[in-house]
Amino acid sequence: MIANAPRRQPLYVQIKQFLIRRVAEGEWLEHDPLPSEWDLAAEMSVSQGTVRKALSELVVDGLLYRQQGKGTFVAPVISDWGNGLLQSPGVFDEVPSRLSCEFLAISRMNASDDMAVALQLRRHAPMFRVRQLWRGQGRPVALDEAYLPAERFDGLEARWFRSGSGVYATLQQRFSVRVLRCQEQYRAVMLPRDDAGLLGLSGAALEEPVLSLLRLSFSAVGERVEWRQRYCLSSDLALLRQDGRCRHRAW
Amino acid sequence: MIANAPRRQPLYVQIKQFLIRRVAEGEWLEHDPLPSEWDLAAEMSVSQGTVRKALSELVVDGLLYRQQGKGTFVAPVISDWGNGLLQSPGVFDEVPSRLSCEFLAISRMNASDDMAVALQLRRHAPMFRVRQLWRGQGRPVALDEAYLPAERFDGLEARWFRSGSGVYATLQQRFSVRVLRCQEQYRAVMLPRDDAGLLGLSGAALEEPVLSLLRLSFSAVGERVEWRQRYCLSSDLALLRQDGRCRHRAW
DNA sequence: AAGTGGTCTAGACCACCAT
DNA sequence: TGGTGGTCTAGACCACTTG
Repeated sequence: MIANAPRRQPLYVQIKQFLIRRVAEGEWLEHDPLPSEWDLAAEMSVSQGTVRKALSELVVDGLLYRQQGKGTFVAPVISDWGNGLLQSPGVFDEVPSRLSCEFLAISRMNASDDMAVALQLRRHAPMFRVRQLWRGQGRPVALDEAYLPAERFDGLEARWFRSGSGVYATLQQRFSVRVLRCQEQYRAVMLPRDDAGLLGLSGAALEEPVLSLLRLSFSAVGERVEWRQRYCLSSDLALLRQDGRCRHRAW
Repeated sequence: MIANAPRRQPLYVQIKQFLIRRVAEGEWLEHDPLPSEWDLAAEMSVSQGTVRKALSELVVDGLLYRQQGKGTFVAPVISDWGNGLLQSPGVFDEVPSRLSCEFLAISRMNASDDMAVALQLRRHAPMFRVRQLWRGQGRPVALDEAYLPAERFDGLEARWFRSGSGVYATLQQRFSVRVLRCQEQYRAVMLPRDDAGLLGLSGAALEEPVLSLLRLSFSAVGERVEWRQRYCLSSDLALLRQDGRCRHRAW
């Protein structure tokens, strides 16, 4: 394909990186078809089987999807909500309720120590803070604070979010950064009083525990791009997650 | 391979099912080597590439692991704790602390409505309840209640757990049932008073919120085999999860 | 009918591990 | 040195979609 010299990486990995870069740079947009396996193979002077292996892994990674007989397409950017579903506790087969996301405000601040370590920034590095409110059937269910490194995402503007685009969609669109993978921490806490109002809590409801979610987001090339804190009302709701293994339908 | 007649499933899927059955039945134990790709291919009269595809997917599914130059081996049963790690909140690269699991008791009861629906049992179906206490550095951190269908796991004995075996290890060993996949729900709740004592909570600590985890476990053949409820102290601890996508190290 | 992805085969060579 | 898994190729055929 490209590097015939001391080849450190297998061909199909080089192809993956090549395709990741082209998707990130916007050569193909969401739901656009990629060239066929044979065209890509000819273009890169490798066999169709090698292209196939690269494409298959990019499907598992969440960058592409394929449809037999039709083609290979760029997958949509993941939602700011993430892969977890909001459901009634104890019920596993419920259709999750639709959530809407309302942009609140953007501000500047400095990274906390944990934030700086997780994002591999220096102490007190400048950050953007993007606040969003999630509603289900009109009622507030979660409050998000997404923190982005200000130097990495220089020039970020609030109006990009007012149009309803989420953080991940904006990073893809404006900075060619695609979030593919996250680490999340879950905790049960009491909601800080300052945030209670935004979630519509007052009086006795302040005594209600909330689910605290901490998220570290990685781009398609492994860069750490976002730290997010979410407070999620969960007495009468539960966050559903699938085990990571066994994503293929095996039989 | 086997079925030449109206072939509904691809060959490699049939091979997967065949191998899953042989592993479940105990033909090979944990860390035992399977025959080589070529031997399996000859045995089943298929090509080595087809066997490879089946084996690769079983690695992703968590049933096998492979080591270049050495062979393909049966993966150990997953831990009762699950794939989540217990860490300090805000810290993502921390080495998780070791957890020990203490068996408390086993009892019989009837399925709750949610339980019966999730496990696809009839209402009030008889169940075993297995209680376990998790400790980290000696201090209680989580309380587990695992519910198993009594009719499916007839003859289950408490002494199987006293030896320190977890629920999943026991299911594999005694019933040839291998748990590979779970769905989990997270919620923040106040700990029921009855359980507070077991977690060493009293007085003001009773006002502490706990992380409630609800888990539905699936066997390798897709059977719903366990419902589990966990109360997890999480003010000074957080449960870490990886996003399901991108488990391969891509570069 | 033409084009796409999905399966299956056969063979070559490489990288790693054991002996 | 021989055995293992890992990569890569070339070609065949099937299943599905679109025109």
